[in-house]
Amino acid sequence: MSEGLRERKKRETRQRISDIATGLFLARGFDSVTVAEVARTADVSVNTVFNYFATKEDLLLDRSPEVEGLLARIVRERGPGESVLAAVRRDFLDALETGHYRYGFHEGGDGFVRMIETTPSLAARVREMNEARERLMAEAIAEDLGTGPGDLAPAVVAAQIGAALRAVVGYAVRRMLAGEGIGSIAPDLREQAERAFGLLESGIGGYGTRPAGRDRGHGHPS
Amino acid sequence: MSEGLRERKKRETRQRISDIATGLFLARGFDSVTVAEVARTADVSVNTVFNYFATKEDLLLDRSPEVEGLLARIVRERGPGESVLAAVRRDFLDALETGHYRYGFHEGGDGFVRMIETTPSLAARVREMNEARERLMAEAIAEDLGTGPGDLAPAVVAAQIGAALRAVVGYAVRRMLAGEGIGSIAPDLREQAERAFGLLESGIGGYGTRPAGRDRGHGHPS
DNA sequence: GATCTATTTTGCAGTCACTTAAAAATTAGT
DNA sequence: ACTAATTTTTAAGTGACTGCAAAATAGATC
Repeated sequence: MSEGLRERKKRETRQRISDIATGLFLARGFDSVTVAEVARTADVSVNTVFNYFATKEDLLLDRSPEVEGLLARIVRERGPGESVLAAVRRDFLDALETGHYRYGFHEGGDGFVRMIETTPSLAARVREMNEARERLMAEAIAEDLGTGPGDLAPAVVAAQIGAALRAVVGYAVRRMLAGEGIGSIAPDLREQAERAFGLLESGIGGYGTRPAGRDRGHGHPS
Repeated sequence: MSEGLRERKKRETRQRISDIATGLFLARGFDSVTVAEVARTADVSVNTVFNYFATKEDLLLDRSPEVEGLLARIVRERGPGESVLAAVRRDFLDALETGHYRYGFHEGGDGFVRMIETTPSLAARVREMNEARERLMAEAIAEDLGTGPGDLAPAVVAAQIGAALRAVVGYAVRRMLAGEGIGSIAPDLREQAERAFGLLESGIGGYGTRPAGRDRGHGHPS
C-alpha cells in the first residue's frame, strides 16, 4: 500500500496550486493576483484552493512543521558538552557554508524576499512563523532540561536566540534588497553572526553605558 | 485660537467611535461585532469609521507613538553611567512598583488580554507593535552611540531586550488568564524579571550545556 | 446675514477573501 | 457493477475595505 491514486492526486493538486500561485505572485505581485485567478489558472474551483490552503498567504508561505521546528530539533539533537546557543550557532554557520537556505534566504530569491517585505500580510505571516519557531524551541529546551512550569529561562533563551537570528537574517535581507547576491554577502554575514552570537554569549550588561563624566562623545561600547 | 469647533468635534467623534467599539468588543467578542454595527451604535456612517481608523483592529489597538516609542525614550533619557539594559530594567521595575501599566497589563483588564490572545488578527497587531517598538529602540541606540550602518549590535541588543520583556509580560498574561489579579502576581513577576534581565546581563553562553559524559537525549545528532 | 470655500460626512456601488451547505463527480472496497 | 467514502464543484452569502461623487457642515469674507 505504497500510495493510492487518491492520495497521489491530492499531493499533486496541492503542489500544482502552490506552484502556480507562487509563479503568479512573483510575476505580478501578491495583492494584484486574486485567489479566483489562481484557481482558474490551476484549473480548479476557488473552494478547492481553500480546501488545501487556509489563507491566501499560505499559498506562498506554507506553515511547515519542518521550518517551524528547525530550532527545536537543533536543541534536541545537540551534542554532549554543547550549549543551546553553541548548537544554533554551529548549525547556522554550517548552513551558511554549505549554502543551505533553511534560515530564510535563497540564492536568487530576492524577488521572493522583496515581495514578503513589501506586503504587510506576508510580513505578518513571517512574524507568526518566527513566534512559532521560538515557542517550539522554548518547549524543547524546557523538556530537555526538565525545568518547572514557572521557569522562564527556556522562553527567554529561545526568544533571545531567535532575536539574534532575526537581526542577522535581516542584515542579509537588506543587502539582498539592495541588489547583492547571497554569495557576496556571505563573508560579512558570517562575521556579523559571530558578533551577534558573541554578544549573546557574554551578555549585554554593560552595553551602551553612558560615560559618567562629561565626555558625551561618540563612545564605543565595550 | 486654542482649538476650533471643527477640530474639537473630530477629536470627540474619534474618541466616541473608539470607546463604543471597545465596549462592544469586550461585551460580545471582536469577531462577532461588525464595523457596520460599531458605526450604527456610534451614530456615524461606516465610511466615517474608516476615515478615522484604517482597520478594524485599530479600533481596539490604536497605533500610538507613545506606546511604540517607550523603549526608545528610555534609551535616550537614561542617566550617566547607566547601560541600555539597566535603564530598561529600572523603568520596568518602576512601572511594576507604581502600578503603571505601560508594559501591557492593566488591573482588571483580563477581558482585554484574553480577547487579544484569542483573536489571531489582534495577536498579529501586537506582534507588529512589538516590532515597531524594537525598531525604534534600535534606532535610538544607534543614534545615541553613533554606530555605523553596518553595526548590528543596536538591533541585536534591542531585539534581545524586547524578547526578555515579552517573555516576562507573557508570564504575567498567562497568570492573569488563569484568573489571578495583577496584585497577586506582582511579587513573582518582579523576581522573574530580575532573573530574565540577569540572564541577559551575564550572557547565555553556557545555558543548557549537555553533560559531556553520557548521552541522555532522545534524538540522534545527524 | 448671505456667500464662498475648505473640510468632513454620507450614500452607493463594487472588490475580494473567506464561509457554509448541499449537489455532483471521483475513487476505493466488495 | 454496486455501495460507501472522499473530493470537487456550485451556489449563495458575509464582512472588511475602497473609490467616488453628492450632501452637510464649519471657517472666513464681505
